[in-house]
Amino acid sequence: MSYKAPRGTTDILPEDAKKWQWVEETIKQVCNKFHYEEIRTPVFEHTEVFQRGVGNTTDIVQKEMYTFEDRGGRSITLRPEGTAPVVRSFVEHKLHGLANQPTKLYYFAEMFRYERPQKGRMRQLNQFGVEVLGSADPAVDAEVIDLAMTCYQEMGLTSLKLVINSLGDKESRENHRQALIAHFTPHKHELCSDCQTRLQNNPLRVLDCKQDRDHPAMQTAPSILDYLNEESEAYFEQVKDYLDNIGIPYEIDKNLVRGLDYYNHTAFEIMSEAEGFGAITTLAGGGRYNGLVEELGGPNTPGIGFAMGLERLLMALEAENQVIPVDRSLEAYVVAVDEQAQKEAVMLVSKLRKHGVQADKDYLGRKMKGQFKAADRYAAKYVLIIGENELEEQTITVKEMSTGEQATVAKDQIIDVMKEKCVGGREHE
RNA sequence: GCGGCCGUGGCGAAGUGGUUAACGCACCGGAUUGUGGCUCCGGCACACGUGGGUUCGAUCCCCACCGGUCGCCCCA
Repeated sequence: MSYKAPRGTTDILPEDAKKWQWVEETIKQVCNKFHYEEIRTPVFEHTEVFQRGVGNTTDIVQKEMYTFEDRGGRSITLRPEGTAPVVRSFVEHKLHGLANQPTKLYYFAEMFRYERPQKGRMRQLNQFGVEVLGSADPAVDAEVIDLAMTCYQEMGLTSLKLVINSLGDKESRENHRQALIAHFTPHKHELCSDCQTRLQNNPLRVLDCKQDRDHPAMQTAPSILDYLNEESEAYFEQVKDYLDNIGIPYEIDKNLVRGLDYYNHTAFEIMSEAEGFGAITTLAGGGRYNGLVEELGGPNTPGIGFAMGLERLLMALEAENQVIPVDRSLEAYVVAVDEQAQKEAVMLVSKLRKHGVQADKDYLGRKMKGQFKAADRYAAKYVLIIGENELEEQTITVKEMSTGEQATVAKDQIIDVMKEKCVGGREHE
């Protein structure tokens, strides 16, 4: 074996691709019900979109981006997340000027992050995400969370936990930031090296350090929730009220800060609590980002969104033993006995397909028995047999595989008969 | 970036410092000269991750690298 897919990437083979199709279909239906529209942005962007959008102090920008120079000397980055590109597109095309506001968007996109792969973490990963731009109504925060939870529920997941927090507005964050610096600075030399630099660049992120989790200063650290100003406090209360009203249970985690710089006010994560899920339990994460549109050159526009990892979603379905409905059957398999019959078979499958019947035949010169074995493996519902007798009498023998029953059909009626059995049957489902 | 475990045919999986490296599944064919799922028989298979080293000899021992996997950091 000479070539392999690069580290952290994987091929989705036909059997799994069917599961992906089902997941995407299910989610799209939810989006449609919530009245969100799809947006597609390029796989790569100017590096600066992420530096400015995601934030230079974040892990994503500092060590995870696939950045390269193109032949024109531009710095290009494979998108590591979806929000910054969508906002860039929103600004570039002045979607804020459209009549229908807020702008409610969703996307399916592959993301790229240079990390060491492990269970639930790939270098190329697939996310479904949602962004709502142009409304600062806390009801939108609840709607977006509702949408995410609905997707999971539609697919049958139950072992989920929704965790929310508020990061407050700019003023609240700044006050909290000062308090954090004042609180941790006396203990600076006791913290891990990462936290020592975090304390300077982004003290908020000291809070979710796993290494220093048990440090006494961590337990007594000032909580953002104690530094929310009146407005931020009220906003958070309203979000919680809306969640209560639409019946979505949640937990508050005052240490939930999220890794991206653009968040403010509502932050949330949805985690799997299924047994044997793996060490990484976050299925989806998101939050409000009221300053991001402006940061990327647009008008002052509030926004909120989330992204869910689709690989992790599939993992969660497996961990909860959710069976994904996948139809592997084939409607019609044409068996032909000899060379002349094979010519007839080629014409027959073509005609069947044009009339809406799913059809296939042998292409490996297998004997009759082998062709039947193949039909069986494909879970064919019907086998259409073209043998010497049939050729002579201008008929086709139709065998129903589940019962073994056979019937002889005149050649010029076979299409009608099969349409009735297959196409008609589908419409009645 | 750091650490644990792992690397034999398409898949699964034995095995040994020394002749042709088991076996199972899958696949193809035959028993059944036009009919599947069972059984029996036969066949097929580009396999010891790569490169060094130890050795008379290495799939096996040592080292490095690559890859996989799980975990740490962080995140979807």
